[in-house]
Amino acid sequence: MTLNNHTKKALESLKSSPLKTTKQRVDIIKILFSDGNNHFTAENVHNKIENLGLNISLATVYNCLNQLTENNIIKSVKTSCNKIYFDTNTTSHHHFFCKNSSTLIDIESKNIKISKLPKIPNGKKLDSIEIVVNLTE
Amino acid sequence: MTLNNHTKKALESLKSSPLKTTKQRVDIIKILFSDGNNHFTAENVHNKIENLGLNISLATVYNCLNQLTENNIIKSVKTSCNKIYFDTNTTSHHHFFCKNSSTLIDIESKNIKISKLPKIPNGKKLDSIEIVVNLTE
DNA sequence: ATCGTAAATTAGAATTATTCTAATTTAGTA
DNA sequence: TACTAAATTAGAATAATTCTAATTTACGAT
Repeated sequence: MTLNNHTKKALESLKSSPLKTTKQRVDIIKILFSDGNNHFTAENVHNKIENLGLNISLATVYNCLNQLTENNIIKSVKTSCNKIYFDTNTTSHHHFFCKNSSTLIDIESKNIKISKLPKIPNGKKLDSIEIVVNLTE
Repeated sequence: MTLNNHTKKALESLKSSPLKTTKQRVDIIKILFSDGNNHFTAENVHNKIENLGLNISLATVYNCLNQLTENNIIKSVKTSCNKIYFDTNTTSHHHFFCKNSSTLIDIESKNIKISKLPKIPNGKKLDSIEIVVNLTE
């Protein structure tokens, strides 16, 4: 089983992060990054684990995904369907969200542009802009 | 207790909707529209009800808010804090979301502009665009 | 190599927001 | 005023996620 570049990079990021390199984290990273798809819920990941005959508890899946997120190895996306999706694309980007199929599709930053932004309220500062383009079928 | 225009309009909308004009719905509309604030969770509304000495069950608050939303008397907004906020502003608009205080602030449509949008994936159609400008303090 | 310790994993309980259920009450029409 | 579909209610159920506390593991120091 040769690892693709995304997986290798993510495993290196894990190694250089403060997180310990546990079997579970390595397995989860392999699952996340070896797939063509970028977007996973914790349950998606847990299902893949079970299908592969691996044994990682759902709590660990959640812990792991949250810590990978905190360490910028993956990103999380909150959608209007009230589930957290984890995204292997850590670059700044936006999303299509198809309401019928509950699927996310990346929109690269260069393909969407905001030309006017309101004044930021006093005492606050800009953190990030999230654009979700909702689709129907 | 004289009602402001927003409240009067919302009560008229209720009357002309298919929904029955119940005491609970009228009370909830009064609470939503008489306040300067536009954004409420179901719990916010339920707390106000209790503080006013009224007695409306949380289930009714949820039912009512959902039905007012379905009938375009209010709108609902999903935020990254995993709670549904109900918004008395039914015009097309966007939001600031302050992560520290979990507060929403309206951004009027005219104050934000998208000048470039990616091609909509085949077989799907555009439903809506949601822009959230996340703030920190 | 082994030890010690902080970190990670685990199963299952807890939590949070919301929806559902089924019995009772009510609005508004006939 | 009675009838009936709709609304309300308390409390149970659900779904996604987090917490708890006991056990196990990674990995730097010995």
